[in-house]
Amino acid sequence: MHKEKSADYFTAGELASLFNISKQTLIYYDKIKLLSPDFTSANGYRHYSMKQYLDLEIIVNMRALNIGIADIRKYLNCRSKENFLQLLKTKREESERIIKENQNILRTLHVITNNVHSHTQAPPEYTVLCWYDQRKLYITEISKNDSSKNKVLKFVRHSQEIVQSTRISDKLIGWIVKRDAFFSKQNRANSTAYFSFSPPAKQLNDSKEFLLPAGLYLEINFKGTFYQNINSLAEKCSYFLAINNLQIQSDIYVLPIENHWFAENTDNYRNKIFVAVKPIE
Amino acid sequence: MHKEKSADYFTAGELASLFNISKQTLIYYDKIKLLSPDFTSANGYRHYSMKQYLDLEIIVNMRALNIGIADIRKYLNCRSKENFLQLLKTKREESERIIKENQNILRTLHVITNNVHSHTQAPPEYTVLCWYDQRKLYITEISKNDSSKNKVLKFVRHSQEIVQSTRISDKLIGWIVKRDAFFSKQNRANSTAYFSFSPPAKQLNDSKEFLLPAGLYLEINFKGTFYQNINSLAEKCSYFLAINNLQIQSDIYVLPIENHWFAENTDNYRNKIFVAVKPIE
DNA sequence: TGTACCGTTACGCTGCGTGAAGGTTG
DNA sequence: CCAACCTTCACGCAGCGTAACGGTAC
Repeated sequence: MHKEKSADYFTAGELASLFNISKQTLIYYDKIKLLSPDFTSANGYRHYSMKQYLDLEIIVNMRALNIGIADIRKYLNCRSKENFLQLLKTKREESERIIKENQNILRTLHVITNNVHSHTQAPPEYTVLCWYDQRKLYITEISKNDSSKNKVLKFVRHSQEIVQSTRISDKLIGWIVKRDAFFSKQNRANSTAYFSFSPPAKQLNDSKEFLLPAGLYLEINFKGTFYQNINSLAEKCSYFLAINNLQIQSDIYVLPIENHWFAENTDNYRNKIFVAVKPIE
Repeated sequence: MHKEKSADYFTAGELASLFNISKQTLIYYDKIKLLSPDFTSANGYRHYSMKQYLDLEIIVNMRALNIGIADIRKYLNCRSKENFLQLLKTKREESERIIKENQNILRTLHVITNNVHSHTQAPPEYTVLCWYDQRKLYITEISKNDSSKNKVLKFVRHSQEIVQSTRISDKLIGWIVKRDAFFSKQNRANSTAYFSFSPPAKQLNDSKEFLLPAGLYLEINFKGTFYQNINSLAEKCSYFLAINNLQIQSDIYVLPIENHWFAENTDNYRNKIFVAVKPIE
C-alpha cells in the first residue's frame, strides 16, 4: 500500500529536484496556496501527483520569465490562449519598461562619469591670469537678512531651476562676494548671490540672467573651503594684482570644484575664485 | 532662541519637501543611521542642518540611480573621485546585467508568442488523410512495469534533453501507442514511448532517434484527453480505414496541441493522433 | 544506530508606504 | 479649540533563503 503510493507520488524533495528548484520553494507555494500537494499523509509528508507536476511546470517556466506569483495564480485559475497571450504581453511591457529605466540610468551614469573625468582633473593649487570669453550667468540674489535656512531655500530653488534631465547635480553652483567686502577684512565672506553658468540650450528667466564679459580674469584654485582660505586668498589676490599692475573689475566669483560629493572633510574640498581684472593705465 | 533654531534648521517635513521625498524616508534613513538629524530637540523633533542637506543631496541622487543604500552608506564614509567612479562603474554593470536579463526575457516571450500563434490556431475537430515528409523523432521508451512515477521521471528526462535555450516548453512531447493495443479494446491506452520531433539543429543521442518515414498519414484532431476519447478514436479510425480501403502502417502517435497550459479542464484539451497508412492493394 | 530524508516555526532581506495612536505648535 | 505639524511603534510588500529544532524511513 505504502509502496504503491510512494511509487505514484512525488515527495516535495523529489518534485523540487525535477525542476531544479528548492524544496523550500514548494513549501512556500503550498503555504501561499499557489500549488498544494495532492494529499498529505499522516506523517505530514507532502505527496504530489502528475496534476501538480504539470501545474508546477507552468509555474516554474513563468517564474523564469520573472512573472509575478499573483499573475501566475490568476492565470492558473483561468487558462486560455487569450489570457496566456495577454499575460505575455503584460510581461513584455514590464520588461520593456525595466529596460528603458536602466538605459536611462546608463545614460546618466555616462554623463556623470564624463563630467567627473573632464571637470576635476585633480587640479593643483595655482594662481593664474587668463582670458575668458563672455559667459552667461544665472543669478539668484540673497540678502544679508536671509536666515541661513532661507539661503538654503534659495539655493534649492536655484539648483532646481538649472537642473536638467539628469538629476545628479552636474551643474555647479557658485556664489558671488562683493569686491569691497572681500578686501575689507570685515564680513569678507558675505555672499550676495548664487550663480551658475547657464546651460546654452535652456532659456531661463531673463531677469535672473547676467552676462559676464569677456576679458582678463584672475583665477585662484585652492584647497579647503572659501571661508577657511579667505584671508590668504585676499592676500594672494592683492599681491598678484600689485606685482602685475592690475586692478579689480568685478566682484569675486567662488566656484566649487570638488565638494561634499568627493570629500568628507572640508579640508579636502577644492574651489576656485575668479575675478575680472585689467591693467592699470 | 527657539526662533533662531527654527530659522537655521529644517524639520523632517521641510527637508523632505526640498527633495520631493517622503518624510517617512527621512525617518527611515535616521533609523538605519544613513542620515541622522544634526540634533533632536526635547520634544523629539528632528533638526537638520546644511551638512545633512548636502549628504541628502548625494543620497537622493544616488537613489534615483537605484544605487543600494548599503553602497551609498559605504561611499558617504569614504568619498573620493576614485570610489565615486568605482561606484558608478559597479552600478553600470548592474544595469547592463538587468538589461540583458530582460532582453533575454523579451526574446523568449517573442518565441513563445510566435509558437502559440502558429501552433494552435483553434483547430476544429477533424479527421484527415495527409502526406507527411520524413520526420526525425526523438524517442524515450517506457515499459509496462514502470510505475507512474517512473514514467514521469522518464518524461522529465526526455523533456530536459530536448529543451533548448528558452526554458518554456515550446517543444511538444507526445507518446506512442502500439497499434495492436489500440485496436484490441484492451489496454488501448498503454503507451510504450514518449516522442518529440528532433530540433534540426540539435544532435541527440543516436540510439534514441527514429525516422518517421514520408508517406500517407491518417490524422485525427480531437477535443479532450486521449484516454477520454480512445474508444471513439479507435472507431473513427477503423471506419475511416474501411471506407477508404486503407491499412495501418505504424503505431499510433498521440500529440498534444492544447494542454494544461491553456485549459484547466481536461475536456478542453486538444490533441491529435496520427498513424501511417497505405492503400490496400 | 546512522543518515538522509521529511516537517514546522520564525526571522532576514530591500526600501520604504501606510496606518494608528498620540504629543506639539501657533 | 482646531489645524497642521511632529513623534514612535508596527505591520505589509515579494519570494523565497536560511537556520533551528525535531520527527521519520531505510
